Amino acid sequence: MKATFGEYIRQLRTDKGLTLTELASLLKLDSANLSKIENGKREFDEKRLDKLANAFDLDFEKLKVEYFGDQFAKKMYAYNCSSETLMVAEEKVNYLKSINVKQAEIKF
Amino acid sequence: MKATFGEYIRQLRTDKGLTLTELASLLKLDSANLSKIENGKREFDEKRLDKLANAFDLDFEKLKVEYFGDQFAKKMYAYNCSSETLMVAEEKVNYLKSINVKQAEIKF
DNA sequence: CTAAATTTGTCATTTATTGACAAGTTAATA
DNA sequence: TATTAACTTGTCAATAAATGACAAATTTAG
Repeated sequence: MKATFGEYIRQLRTDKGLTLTELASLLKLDSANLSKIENGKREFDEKRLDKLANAFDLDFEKLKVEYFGDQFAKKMYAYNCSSETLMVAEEKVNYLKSINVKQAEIKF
Repeated sequence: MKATFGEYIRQLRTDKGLTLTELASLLKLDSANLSKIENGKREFDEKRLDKLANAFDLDFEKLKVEYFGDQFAKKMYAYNCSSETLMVAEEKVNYLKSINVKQAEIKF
């Protein structure tokens, strides 16, 4: 899966023969805004990931990989970050786990 | 370098024998807020990365690696993302490069 | 004890994100 | 080509998040 998250949603939606309006309704969002999301002109809101998973019966862990992978990629692309950034990120995740940082409330 | 970005700044600052007030002044920010940043209670603002690089004569590319690596790690930790997220991110960066997506204005 | 350094709490302001809707374009088809 | 559903784009008020600022602790070093 190399597509952006917007392209990914569009693929899921059209594969299932849904219109923007239909999917937007499932996601509790305006069809015009869903269009922007699919076209990369708005971000998909974290808090709707669960609805998206339900709509297409997706594995939630895999969906998170797509979603956050997309976010990271956009940042890196926008700021021209070397791919070393990702290795450092991995180290730092392990570091955070090792010190068991108190963290913001998990949203899902 | 495994520390959080806040710890990293504190290390740089104390190594150079600067007080919070002194560094805060260089970064054009309140010392109380810098304290919070070092202690992971606030985010360091992207727009001050250049000032930080200047203050400590750091390589800007490496600083970005630290900064964004830290951001990604925090997200992954907070949302319990599998490390596959990072591989997907890499694929997606390459995808974005390949399609030469029009992007938000680069801030530095 | 004192003074400097640091931390914590709060809050108004600023900035960014979102929801909503109107108006426009495109695509399919009768 | 007229009609209609689907989609896109633009705008803006409302909401939410980030930031700056400052006062009031607390900690640290001498």
